[in-house]
Amino acid sequence: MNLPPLIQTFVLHFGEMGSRWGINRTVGQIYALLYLSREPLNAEDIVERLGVSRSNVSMGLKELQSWNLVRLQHKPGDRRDYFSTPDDIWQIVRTLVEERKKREIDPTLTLLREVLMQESTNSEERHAQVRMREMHDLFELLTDWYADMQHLETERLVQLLKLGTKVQKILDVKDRLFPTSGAKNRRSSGKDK
Amino acid sequence: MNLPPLIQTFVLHFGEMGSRWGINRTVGQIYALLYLSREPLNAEDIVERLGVSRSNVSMGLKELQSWNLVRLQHKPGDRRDYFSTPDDIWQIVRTLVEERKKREIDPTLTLLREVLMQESTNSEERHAQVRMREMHDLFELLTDWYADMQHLETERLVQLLKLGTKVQKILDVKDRLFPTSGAKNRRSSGKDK
DNA sequence: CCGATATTTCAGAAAATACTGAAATTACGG
DNA sequence: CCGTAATTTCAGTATTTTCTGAAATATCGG
Repeated sequence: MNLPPLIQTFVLHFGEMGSRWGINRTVGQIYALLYLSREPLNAEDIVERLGVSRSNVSMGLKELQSWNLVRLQHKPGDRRDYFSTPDDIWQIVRTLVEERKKREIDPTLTLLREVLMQESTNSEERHAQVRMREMHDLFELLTDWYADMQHLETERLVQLLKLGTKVQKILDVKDRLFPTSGAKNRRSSGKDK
Repeated sequence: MNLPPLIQTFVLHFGEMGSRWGINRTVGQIYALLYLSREPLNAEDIVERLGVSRSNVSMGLKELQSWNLVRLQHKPGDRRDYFSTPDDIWQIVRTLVEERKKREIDPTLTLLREVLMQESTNSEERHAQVRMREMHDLFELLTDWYADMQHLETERLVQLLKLGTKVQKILDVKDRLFPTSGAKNRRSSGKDK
């Protein structure tokens, strides 16, 4: 591995971290390298810097492309493929969340819906269905919220995050001033279990 | 594997899903089984239902305990260990987020802080540090927001989630009514890059 | 303390995953 | 088209992870 120490530290960390996600070490390292790099890199650059085989890099890049985490581009008069990550880190977050949702939440929601359609035949299954219903409703709440947030422009999203739970206080005030408005969502939850 | 079909479907799905997280198939299956089960199960119960070895279950349970995802309890006059998941699914979410933060975000934040302390020796490293700074600030924003949310009681948390971006609209109104209040957080971001 | 039961540890087997080098395919300039 | 450069595929190997059975350890009632 042929990298300035500061960059190497980060790349190695991301490689290890990769295992805790579903991605392998090399993919994590390639991503870290691209994330830190000022200009786009081609496969051969990556081979040199990480010291892994050309084919491994090829597979890693394919994986990252399937996650939409890297952008492919070309330089004039050079027919090699160059890769980079978005400059805007919030774009990266959005992609990451979107892809994980697609791979982990959506299939599970589908399965839950299917299983919840079935007729249970005994009380054990009936209880299981209750639990699955709870999970289903949770996932649905979270994905609805996410869909909402997804539409927000970054500036506003950051505002909201910085506000944190102060929002809550503002809503309390609002509720006291206009007790009826918004009640459909904010007060009907007494029996939400 | 010896389970009612409806439960088996869910357990198998969770087993596969486990791989996309950092946990292995058996751990995923054990967790799914406990989650659906009406009453706590002991290790032998799990062995019978999943058809895996006793030692595998032992390791799986240890793993789940290290994640704080299962609770160990005892029945009077029975010295076997019984395991269950919390009844409250929101408690499960909180634990999950907390543990993942502990394992993934916190170590990365630590590393980023360390690397950001170092003096960079050339422009490549300098650019890398800018990128790491962006990631650091992002993680910090998210963990601060999370710390805030963590304190909220579930009822209120759900209210906020259901509200989604409608919050935004309320804030707009508030801003128009009291243009100065809260401006520190909500208006200073023009140069946030 | 003893014996019975429960749990954990651990070395090795089995399975899954990652990685490589070589060959095949693709893409492009001339 | 042809030749060259770039990329992908893939079969085999290496590595890592998971899983098992057996042995070791712990726990408890008597």
